Amino acid sequence: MLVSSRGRYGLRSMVDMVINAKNSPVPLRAIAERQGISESYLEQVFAILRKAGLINAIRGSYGGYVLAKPPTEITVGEILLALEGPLVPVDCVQDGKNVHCERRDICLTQPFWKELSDKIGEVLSSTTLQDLANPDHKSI
Amino acid sequence: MLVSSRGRYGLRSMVDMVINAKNSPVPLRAIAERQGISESYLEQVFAILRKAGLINAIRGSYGGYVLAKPPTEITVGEILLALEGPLVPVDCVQDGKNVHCERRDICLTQPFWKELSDKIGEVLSSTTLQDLANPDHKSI
DNA sequence: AAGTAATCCTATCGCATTACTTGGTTTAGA
DNA sequence: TCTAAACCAAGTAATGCGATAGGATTACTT
Repeated sequence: MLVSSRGRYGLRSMVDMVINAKNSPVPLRAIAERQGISESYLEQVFAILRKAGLINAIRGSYGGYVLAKPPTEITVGEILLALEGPLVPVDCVQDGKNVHCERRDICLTQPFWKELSDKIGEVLSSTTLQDLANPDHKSI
Repeated sequence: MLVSSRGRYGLRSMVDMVINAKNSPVPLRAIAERQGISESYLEQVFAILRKAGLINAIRGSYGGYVLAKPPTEITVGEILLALEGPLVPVDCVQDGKNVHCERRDICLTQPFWKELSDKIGEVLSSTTLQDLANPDHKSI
């Protein structure tokens, strides 16, 4: 039930970007150093975030990364979904995807997993990057 | 973020025991067949549950497993804790264990993980085996 | 034009875990 | 004594994780 380093690194790095972006792209090396994360591993994490449309890259000297949207419009759920996959405890409670469990009708544990999944989803979708970067202004 | 088969099998099997125990021990083979789970794998799952004190074994012919406590007093959290380890999204929000993260003081994501962890803990500790076995009588 | 600082890409690697299988030993009721 | 059950130990294929390595490409600055 643990979130992997990929998800934790990614979330911390995006908060770092909110705090350290001063109208200019933030280079990966600076993030890695501040956060104490292997730069080359973080590279792969950022590739995922970029392909998910959460950040944009600016190549070349004086380049770096910028958020693709304002931090008030990026939820923790979006970030973890990209890095960790669906945020549910078990496959069978994903809606949309036709995850077929032939026992769904008779499974007594499914409603429990659904309830847990919903509670997790609430927290993840109601917390934005802005909330994490400015804890005092948390809206909740 | 997914719960493994070990945890899902264990939870389903314990609910199965609540439903199918008629004042006599429930043999593993019967559970495995009803639930469609490999019997020899389930054996290992039950060894963990037994060592955790959640079930008792009765050896020999006409033996099987029984719950160690009434189903109203066994929470889903206890079962998953035994099978999956601590039920938190990241190590640093476990209380009790001195999980040392040298960044705890400056980590902006830690309060978020704590909030998520608390929400998960609420669901897990407030749902009992009885709730799952008799959905109509759910207390919540 | 050259230098440089950055992103980008692909491959590899050790390690741990998961979900299982195999092949037994021991226990206790009929 | 037969038998049905729990118990135990070892092995195994597949997967993913966290990280490393080595380069290719881009674009700004001098």
